Amino acid sequence: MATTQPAAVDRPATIHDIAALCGVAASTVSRALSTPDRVNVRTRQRIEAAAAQLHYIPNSQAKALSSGRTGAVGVLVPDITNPFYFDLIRGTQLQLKAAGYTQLLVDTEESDEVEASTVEQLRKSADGIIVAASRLSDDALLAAAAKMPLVTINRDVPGVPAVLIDTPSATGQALDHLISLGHTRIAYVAGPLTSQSSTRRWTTLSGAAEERGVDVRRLGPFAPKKQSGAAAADAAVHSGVTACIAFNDLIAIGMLQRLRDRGIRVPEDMSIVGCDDIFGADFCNPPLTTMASPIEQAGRVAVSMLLARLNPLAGGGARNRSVMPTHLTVRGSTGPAPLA
Amino acid sequence: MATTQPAAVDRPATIHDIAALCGVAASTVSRALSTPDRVNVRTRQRIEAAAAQLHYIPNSQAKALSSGRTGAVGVLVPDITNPFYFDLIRGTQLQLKAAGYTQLLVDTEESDEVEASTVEQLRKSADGIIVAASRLSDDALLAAAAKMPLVTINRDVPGVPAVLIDTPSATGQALDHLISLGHTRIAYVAGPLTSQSSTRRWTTLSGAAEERGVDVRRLGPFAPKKQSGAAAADAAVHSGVTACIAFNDLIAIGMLQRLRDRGIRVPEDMSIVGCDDIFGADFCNPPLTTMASPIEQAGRVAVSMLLARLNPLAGGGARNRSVMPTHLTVRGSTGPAPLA
DNA sequence: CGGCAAATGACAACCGGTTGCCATACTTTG
DNA sequence: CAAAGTATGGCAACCGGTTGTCATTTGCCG
Repeated sequence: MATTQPAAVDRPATIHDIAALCGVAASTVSRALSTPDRVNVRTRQRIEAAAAQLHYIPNSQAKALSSGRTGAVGVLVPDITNPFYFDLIRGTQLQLKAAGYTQLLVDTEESDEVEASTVEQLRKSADGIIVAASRLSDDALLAAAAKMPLVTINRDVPGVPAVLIDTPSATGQALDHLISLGHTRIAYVAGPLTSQSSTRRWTTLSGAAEERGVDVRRLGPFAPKKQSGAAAADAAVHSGVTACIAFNDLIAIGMLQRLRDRGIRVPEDMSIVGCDDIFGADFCNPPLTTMASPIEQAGRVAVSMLLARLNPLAGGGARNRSVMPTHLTVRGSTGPAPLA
Repeated sequence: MATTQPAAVDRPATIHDIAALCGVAASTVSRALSTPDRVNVRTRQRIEAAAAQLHYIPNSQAKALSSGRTGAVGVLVPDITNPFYFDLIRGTQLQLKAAGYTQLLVDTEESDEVEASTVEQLRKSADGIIVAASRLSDDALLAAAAKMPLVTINRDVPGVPAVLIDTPSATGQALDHLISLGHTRIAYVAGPLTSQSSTRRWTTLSGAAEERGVDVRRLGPFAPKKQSGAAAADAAVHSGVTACIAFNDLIAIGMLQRLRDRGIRVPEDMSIVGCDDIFGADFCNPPLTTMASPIEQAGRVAVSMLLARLNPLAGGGARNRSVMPTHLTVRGSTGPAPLA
C-alpha cells in the first residue's frame, strides 16, 4: 500500500498544502487570503488559484483558536417550539448569515440555570450572544454582558443593549379596543413571573385601567404554552370577566379551544386578545385578535446591534436600545360585551 | 497601572493555569481531566480541585483542533419557519444535549446550493450531519456521506443511513378514509419536485387508487408554504374533485383559508387531508384531518443513529434505517362526499 | 536486597491557522 | 550613485488543548 503517498489523499487542504504548491511560506498564504494588501498581486493570484484548485476551505476551529474570533454568535431562546421564536430565529439566522457569521441556537428550556451555563459555555465558542426573553436576574445579565458582547431581546436592563418589543403600548390599544366594545370587567392572563414582558404589560395595563375607570384583574401566572390555556380559560370564566388579554398567543389559542369545549362562545360570551401574532393566530377559530409586531425584524436588529459592537468600525453611533413598534390586529376573537 | 500583574485577570482559566497552580505539567492536567485512569488518584484530586477553584472550562476550539472531534453536530433543515421542523429540531436538540453534543442548526432555504456548501463547510466544524428533507441529488448525498457521518431524515438513498417517516402507508390510509366517505374524485396536491417524500407519496397513492378503482389526479407542484394553499385550493376546485390529500399541513391549512374565503364549505363541499400534524392542525377551522407521526422522536432517532456511528463502541448493531410509524388522525376537515 | 514491570508524569510535537518582527529586495529621492 | 524608504515574504511564537514517547519513580516479586 502506498502509505507514504506524498499527497492526493482526500483530507481537506490546509494553507500548508497551498504554500507547498506555490513554493511560499504558510504565513504568506494566510496573508494573501486575509490581508490581500499585504502581499504582492501576482503572488496572491497564484495562491488564490492554488486555493481554488485544492478546494481550500479554512478551518474555522484553527482560525478561532489563533485569532480569538470564532465567527459564531449564540442565540438563546427559552423554548424552540414556541412559534413566537420561529420568526425571531429566522431573522437572526438571515442577518447573521449575511454577515458571514454562524448561528449557534440553544434552547434554554425556560430555565435560568441552563441559560447561565450556556452563556458561560458560549463565552469561548462565540463572539457574542443574543438572549431572547432572558430568565436571568438583572445582575446576572449585567455580569454576562460585561464579559462578552450581549444583546437582549424583550428584556430591559440598564446598561445592557436591548431590542424591545413595545407590547406595553399595544396593551393599551388592546384595552381601549375592549373598552370601546363595551367591556368593563377584563382580565390580564399573566405569563411567567420571571418574564419581564409580562410584568411590564401588567403595570401598563393596571395603570391604564385605573385611568379609564374599568376593572382589570390579573390571573395566573401561567406557563406560556397552549395547554395552559385550559386553566386560564376556566379561571377567566370563574372570575366573571367578559374579556381577556392574554400574555401570548399560545395561551390565548389554548383558551379558545377550552372555551369552545365548554360551550362558551367567542366573542359573543367572551372576548380574547392575544399577543405576538404567531403562526396560527390568523387561522384559529375564531381568528385571534392580537398584538402584532415585526418579530423577524427584531431578530435582525438584534444581530445588527451585536455586530456593530463586534466590529466598531466607522462612526461610533451604535445604538444600544431599539424599540419595535406594535399594533393591534383585530380579528374575530373580540366583539361587543354581552348584555348580561 | 499594574500592567504586569502576574495573574488574577478575568481571562478564562486554561490547563496551564491549573498546571502552574498544582505544580505539574499541562499534559498531566489534560490527562487528569480526560483520561483519569492515566493519573495518580491524589494528583487527579488536586487538579480537579484547582480546576473547580479557577472555574476552568475547556476551550472547545482548542479541543477540536487537537483532537479532531468538535463535539458538534450539524442539523440542516430546508425552512426553519416550517412548523414541521420545530418538533424535529427539538428532538435533535434534546438528544444531542443529552449526549453532550452541540447542535449547529442551519436553514438551507430550500436550496440545494446552500445545502451543498453548508455540508462542505460543516465538514470541518462538525463531527456529523443530520439532513432533513434534503434537496440534494442521490449522488451528492452519497458523496457527502462518504466524507463524513451523515444521517438523512425523510430521504431514502441506498447506502446512506436514514430515518424515514412512513407517510406513503399513511397516504393509503387517507385514501381509504376518503373512499369510505364516498369520495371517488380525489386530488393529490403535490409538494416540490425535488422532494422525495412527495414523489413517493404520489407513487403509493396512484397505485392504490388504481387498485381501488378511484380517480386520483395530481395537482401542483406547490411550494410547501401556507400561501401556496390559495392556488392549490383554486386548482382543486377547478379540477372538480371532492377531496384533496395535501403534501403537508401548511398547504392544507392555506387551502382551508382560501376555500373559506371563496365560500366553499369544508368538509361539506370539499374534504381536505393534510400531512405531518403540525402545530396548528388541531385548532384551525375546521380542525385538520392529517397524517400524524412522532416527529420529535424521528429527530431523536436520527441523533442516536449518528452518534452510534461516531462512537462505534459495543456491538456493531448500528441500524442504518429506521421507519417511523404514521397514522391518520381524523378531525373535522373530512366528511361524506357531496351528493352532486 | 536486587531486578523487573507497572504506574506516573514531563517533554515536545502537533492540530491549522494568525501575527509580530525581521531580512531582503526593490523603488524613490537627493 | 548612495542613502533612505517601502513593499514583500519568511521565521517563529502563539492560541489551548491532545497524545506519543520516554525517563523516573514506585511497588512487587523472588
